[in-house]
Amino acid sequence: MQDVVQSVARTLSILEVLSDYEDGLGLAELSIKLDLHKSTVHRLLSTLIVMGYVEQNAVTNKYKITLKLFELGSKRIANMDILEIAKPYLKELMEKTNEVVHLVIRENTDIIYIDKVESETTIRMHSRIGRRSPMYCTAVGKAMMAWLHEKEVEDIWNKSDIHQYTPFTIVNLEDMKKELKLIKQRGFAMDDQENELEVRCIGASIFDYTGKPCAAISISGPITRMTDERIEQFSKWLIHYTLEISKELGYKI
Amino acid sequence: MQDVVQSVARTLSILEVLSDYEDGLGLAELSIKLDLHKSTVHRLLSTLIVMGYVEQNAVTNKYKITLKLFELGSKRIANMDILEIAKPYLKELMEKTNEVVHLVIRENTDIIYIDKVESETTIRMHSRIGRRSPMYCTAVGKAMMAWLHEKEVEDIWNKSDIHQYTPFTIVNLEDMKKELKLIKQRGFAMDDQENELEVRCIGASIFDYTGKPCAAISISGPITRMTDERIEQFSKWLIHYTLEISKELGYKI
DNA sequence: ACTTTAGTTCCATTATACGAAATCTTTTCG
DNA sequence: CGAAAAGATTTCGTATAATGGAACTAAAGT
Repeated sequence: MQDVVQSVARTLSILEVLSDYEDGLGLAELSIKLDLHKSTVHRLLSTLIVMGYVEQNAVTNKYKITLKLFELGSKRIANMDILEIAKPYLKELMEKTNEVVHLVIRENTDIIYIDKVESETTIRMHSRIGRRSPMYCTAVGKAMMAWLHEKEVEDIWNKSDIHQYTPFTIVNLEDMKKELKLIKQRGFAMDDQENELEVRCIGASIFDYTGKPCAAISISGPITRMTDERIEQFSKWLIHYTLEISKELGYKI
Repeated sequence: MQDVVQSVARTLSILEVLSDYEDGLGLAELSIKLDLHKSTVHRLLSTLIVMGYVEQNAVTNKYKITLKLFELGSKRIANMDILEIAKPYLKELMEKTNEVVHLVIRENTDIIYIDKVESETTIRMHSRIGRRSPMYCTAVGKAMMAWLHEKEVEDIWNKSDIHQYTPFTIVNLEDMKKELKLIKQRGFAMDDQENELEVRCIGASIFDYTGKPCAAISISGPITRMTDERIEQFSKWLIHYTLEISKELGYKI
């Protein structure tokens, strides 16, 4: 363990930094950001170019990542049954609610958005396929946590970087445990401005054939539209659809 | 140039191999496939694990890639206006035709599928978001090539690995030039089983504000459904919608 | 119980990655 | 316009850091 190859770690950092810059970065900028010598960065970039992960703009000299990362990354989720199975349900949910509907899967302490359906009329939400968020402050994350053993919940909590995103974020483990009990009881989770002000989401978990929560769906909207009455109605649909998807994945009862 | 850091190149190869195996690979398998010593592969994998790109299954010991690659890769296309702009048009095209509609962008000699809309009734196509294909044997690729200068077409051709996928694949540059002339004239391209037997696609290019072809849309279906009469109708819609999208991107006339 | 196969750790060796400096290129601005 | 600055690239001597053989451990197969 703890056996890290320097050049590789540095290269991955380069990719991570570059992925944030749509128009790419120059060599000098990059080496400052990473606190590495120019020649080192240059050499690593050359390698990335040869391997097809980065390209250099012939006129500005800026380096930016190619679509190869996207290509590789997509493979990982492409052969997930859940994507295909959930699609029609996501659409229906969106049509019924006229709000943004997300599909996420879990990876350790985080959730990753892997699909999204929004109506033309919807206000553009601050979400993105591929985005990673912590479980503890999202409706989908909490919805999945509610069905895990207490031990595992504590584990997630401890490994998470708990951050008070808004005044409503739950930052206390005991409060979270109470919240999870409530979620399990009523069948869905609510994120009431815990992640982002003015935004309310409800989420419910999807279960695989072993009964483990493996994904989740959420309905999100501005607090002005996500009223208690509408949530009352939405949650019923949400629970119904997530159960349907779980069944298609082989979940029994 | 030609300055490649060995360990980095090897690591990227590991990622590429791993991305093909949904359930991961064992250390031994990997080292055989890559023709590298076990300890070397192990060290590089440790680095990938520390950096969050790979995880090891605690029970099977198999290594597989995490969603981090997907996360990074998605960033690259997330802030492309084209995705948001094209979405409603893709939907409408699908609804009108009841066939699969794809959105692709170009990267050098290839096209990458970045969005896809299919109806519930559609036969599952052999396509995938994130997939890379050569330009010369796809409707979308040819549709974009038709608007490039001859010089650039030749360049793409020379850099491409021309392969006769089916008896209908165009493998001769002169034939391709004739084909491109025809495409430019009628405004859309057709892939008549050139990429995959039994499949017919039509594609048309989208242009950015500089007038360069920057993306393309295709309608694909089995040859039995993609009759000449339907293609006649589809192509009109396709040309109309791609022009609309181009306009939204700032394309004049 | 013995053999085989796979994964992990150790360590001596030197190939390999490093970074200082020099060079080349482009941009800035006095 | 020309000098200077900023940025990118290349070179090269040096030492570090990556390598791979070997030993060790664990599990699976016979």
